[in-house]
Amino acid sequence: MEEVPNKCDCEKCDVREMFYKNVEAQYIEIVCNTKIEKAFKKGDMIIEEGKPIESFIYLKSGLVKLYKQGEDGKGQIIIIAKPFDFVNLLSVFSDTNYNYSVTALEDSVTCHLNLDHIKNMISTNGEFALSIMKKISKVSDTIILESLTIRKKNIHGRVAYILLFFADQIYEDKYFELPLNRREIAEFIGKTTENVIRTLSEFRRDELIKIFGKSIEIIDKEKLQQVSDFG
Amino acid sequence: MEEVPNKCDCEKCDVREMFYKNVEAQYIEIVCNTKIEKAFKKGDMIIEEGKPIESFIYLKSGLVKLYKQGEDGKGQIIIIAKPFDFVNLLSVFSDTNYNYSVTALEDSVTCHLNLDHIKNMISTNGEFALSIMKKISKVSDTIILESLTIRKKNIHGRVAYILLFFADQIYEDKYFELPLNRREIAEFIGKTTENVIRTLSEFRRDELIKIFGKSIEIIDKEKLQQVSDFG
DNA sequence: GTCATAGTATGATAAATATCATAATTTTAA
DNA sequence: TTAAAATTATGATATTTATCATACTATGAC
Repeated sequence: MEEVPNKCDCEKCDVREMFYKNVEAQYIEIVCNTKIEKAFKKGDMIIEEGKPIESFIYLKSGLVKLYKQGEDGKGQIIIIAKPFDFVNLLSVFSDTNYNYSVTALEDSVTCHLNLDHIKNMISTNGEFALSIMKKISKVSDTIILESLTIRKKNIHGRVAYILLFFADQIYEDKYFELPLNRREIAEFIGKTTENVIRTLSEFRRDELIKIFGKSIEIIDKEKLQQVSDFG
Repeated sequence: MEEVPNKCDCEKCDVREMFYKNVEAQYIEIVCNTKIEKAFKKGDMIIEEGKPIESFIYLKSGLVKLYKQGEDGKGQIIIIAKPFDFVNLLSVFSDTNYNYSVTALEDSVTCHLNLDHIKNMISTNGEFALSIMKKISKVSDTIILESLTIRKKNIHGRVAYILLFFADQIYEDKYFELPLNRREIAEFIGKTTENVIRTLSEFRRDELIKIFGKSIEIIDKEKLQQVSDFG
């Protein structure tokens, strides 16, 4: 992991957008001058459960997983976060310590903003407060509703759902490299590794997808969508 | 359902507490003068999925369920909310329409505050904004983590968990009247009605609980806790 | 390169859970 | 009050999923 102090000069930064719309220039400068970027390699741990929450973190590039690790060795993936998602929005305002961990699924860069500055901006700038709230609310909503959606499905539906999730929402391509291994997919959808593998093999046999190790190509998207919807 | 316009003079109101700590007196008066209380009978629908979000609602007394109703007739209960919980906190700041329904499990009274006033207070009062955010964040956290906790368990663990949830968190008594029928318990824990009934019967047979219709008495709390923890 | 390790794969079997059937009991509505 | 409907209950069976066993394959360390 590599630290790079930096100005807020990134192109296409959603967060900067949110600041510029709502926050006075002098505040932006304070936040940006104390901003720290951190680069992580695939597999690196970004946040460890139990550690204190010290900054407001968003993902600048890459892909990360939020998860809980059980004592029994079995993990549970809560969400996959993509660029400009807030990585610790879940408990940053309600807790002092993390109750989940975050690990990089791909080489990733995170932006760390001073939490006191952000809190200060919220308490002095109502419009900013409202837009942060909207974002928190949206993130929580998404997690909760997605979890209900997945829970309704059987294993075929769940695996199809995850494949379409990566194809449509993350990579926007019918051909993509899975950022999770089979065990992690299992931890995401709440089924066993063996059955995830089996289901992928069935999808291949039924010519819904092609599999080359971690690379997936979706061949019959309609049918895969049906399996996701009705499975 | 019965509407009662009312001043904010309720004893023990957590929300009033939050206001008094953070908001100037003239704002409190504006909010309180436009506050509406609504009384619902057990079984009444309080919020219907799809309808526009028009006020900021909290539960003054009673008990309600938040749930999604599937087209297949199978519902999913998201949470049970108790007095002073915010009933629509989930999407009140991120959406214009409800994506879940709310129904009274017991005779209930809700307090409806004008949403624009609340938003106005947030944007003009940073401390209030921060305390609302803290609350939202906490509620979401709880829902997400509770859902992960339940998902790890088998049906015995889940039923034990729900029984202890009512005994400890809602009624604070080893003897209580279940506010849900067996189908609703099933919708809460994501199992079938028959298996919930069967599991309750097993708990009775094993003398962990006594059952008199909807009334439950927890006899062996230690053992029930073990089933919840390790099941 | 080769050895160890993790990940992928598949089959056989066991266990958990869902589904279907049916009956008793309770609640609701006429 | 009584009939209809919903809920609770239990058994039998089918289906789904997990577990266990065993290879095969890819990957990283030396």
